[in-house]
Amino acid sequence: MTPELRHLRYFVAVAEHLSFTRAAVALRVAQQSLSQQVAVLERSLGVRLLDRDTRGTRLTELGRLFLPEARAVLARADEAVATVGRAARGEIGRLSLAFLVSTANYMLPPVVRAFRERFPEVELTTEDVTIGDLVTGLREGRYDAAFTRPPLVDDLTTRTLVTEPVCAVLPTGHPLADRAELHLRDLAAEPWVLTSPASWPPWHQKYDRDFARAGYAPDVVARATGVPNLLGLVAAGVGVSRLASSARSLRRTGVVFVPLVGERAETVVVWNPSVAKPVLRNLLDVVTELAAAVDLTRAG
Amino acid sequence: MTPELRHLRYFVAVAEHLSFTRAAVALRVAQQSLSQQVAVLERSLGVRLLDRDTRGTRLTELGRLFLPEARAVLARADEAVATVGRAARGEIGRLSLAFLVSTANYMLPPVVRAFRERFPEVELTTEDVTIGDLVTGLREGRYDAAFTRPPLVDDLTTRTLVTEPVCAVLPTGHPLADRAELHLRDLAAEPWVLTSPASWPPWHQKYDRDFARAGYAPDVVARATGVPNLLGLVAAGVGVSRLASSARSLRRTGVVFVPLVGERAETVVVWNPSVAKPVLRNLLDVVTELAAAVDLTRAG
DNA sequence: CAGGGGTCACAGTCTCCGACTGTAATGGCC
DNA sequence: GGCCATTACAGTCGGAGACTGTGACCCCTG
Repeated sequence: MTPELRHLRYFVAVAEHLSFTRAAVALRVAQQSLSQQVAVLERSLGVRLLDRDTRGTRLTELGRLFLPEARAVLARADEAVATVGRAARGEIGRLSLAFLVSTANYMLPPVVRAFRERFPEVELTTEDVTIGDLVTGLREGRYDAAFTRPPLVDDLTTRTLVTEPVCAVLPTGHPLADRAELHLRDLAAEPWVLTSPASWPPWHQKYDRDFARAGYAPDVVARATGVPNLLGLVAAGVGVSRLASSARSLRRTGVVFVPLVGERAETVVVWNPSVAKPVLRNLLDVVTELAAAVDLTRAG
Repeated sequence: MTPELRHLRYFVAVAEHLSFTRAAVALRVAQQSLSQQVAVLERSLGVRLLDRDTRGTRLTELGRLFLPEARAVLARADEAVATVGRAARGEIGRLSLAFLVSTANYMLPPVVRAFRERFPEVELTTEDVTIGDLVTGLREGRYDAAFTRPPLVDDLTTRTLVTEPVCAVLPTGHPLADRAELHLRDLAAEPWVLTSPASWPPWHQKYDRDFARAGYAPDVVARATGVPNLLGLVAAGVGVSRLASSARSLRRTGVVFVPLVGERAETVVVWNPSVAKPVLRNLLDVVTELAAAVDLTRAG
């Protein structure tokens, strides 16, 4: 029979008190039970650990050697329990985050900074991804959470972190460029530059609805992949576009951002609700707090 | 309640087989008992380690993290048991040896070499001591064993390792120096150089008996402390002496060693019989073997 | 020197934990 | 639908580990 942790605890207690009687009191068991269990330990090791007689108890040579061993085993066991406890509270572990390329610019730094400050021992990995990779990555468990723009899909849960104005994006010198604000219908006659609808149909269905509500279908003269490219095309005077105002930080020259009345863009954190990971809960807490405390669209 | 090693063993088995049923077979317990004990472990940790349903068992995120922890605890426990086992077999531990200064010269190197070869992990300390320190050191447990010359005392156990001739020690050019052998009575008229009787009475009582048997009391003209000094006095022509032949190695010039017929000197290993230390048994085995195999008086 | 307080060990009893058996619920596959 | 997996639930049993009571022994003290 191989010893159990109880036997080691008992032995350590006796070794520390150098008395079965006092150790038994400390362990809240009867002295006789303690004697018995230590004897079991000694028999299972095939070794005498304690010299006991009527005037007390002393460690044998082997007992002196085994004491630190027993302590080490107990300490390792405590550590294992503590580790799993901390993991259960989400204080350690791995967290994989995905950022939509167009939100990474302003979301990643504050999010990562805030989370690492609160949970420095969580191994954090981040990736900039396209919307397609983001959704499949969340579904397949490759990412624990992601930051992106709605609308998304029903099987993933989202929480809105930021809402910001949507702006018309015009080339510098455009006739409407000095307006304080615009309506979407003001741009009915303009040539448009938009992203490719293949990237994420739900977005483009929303755009289509917006344009339909404004009473026209835009004359799309160019398609860009990625916001920087799109801004480049606008700066080149190819056409106008519409973007969340936080995109302003991606290009400072050649384009003008004019708020579109009544249009808002959201940035959300999204996760797979079937994954119940403690670290994830902590991330959600941190980013929710963070979004309430600071204006993330300006934090990049 | 804090987990026992059994719980960890059970969990590791299930995690390795990814099946309660198969793990139960391997552990030679019923599946139901195994399920119950793993559930106890999970409850005591406050954490779900395994996802189980009708089509099998998989580790949870936390289970995956706890598995190496559990393995580490079990490994540490095994190591502790193995360590005390090796200590019980005398393969590890500490061994403190004392050598009488006059025997250290030829005994220490072969003894230490042989022992370290057989038991390289025993921490060996050696000390050259006078006979008085040697005896009290053994009695007080400061040394585990010592190498010296008899006679000693009843409360210490001795085992003879080497017997060798006793020689008359004469200055070079002494009239008797070219004899092949001598009897003690041949030296009745000589001036004698001996060690101080205060060093260890039992020795000098034996000397006195030897001289009495030879029919005279020696004319002691000088007392030396330590064999090298004694040899120096003989070389200086102060007188003659008698020493074990192994003392030859301490001085090569100015003295001549002539065997004394019928006189033998012993070198013994001595230990405290009330100390039952596994390393000590191994030492005794090694030196007994060693003494049987080689002539230790020439090994220095 | 006797008595009290301390040590640990032995013997007997009891309780509860961890094992067992038997059964149920469920899912995948032919 | 029946068969073969899986794990879970319920009830029973045996033994390990707890307890109490007692004894032997040592040391100190009055």
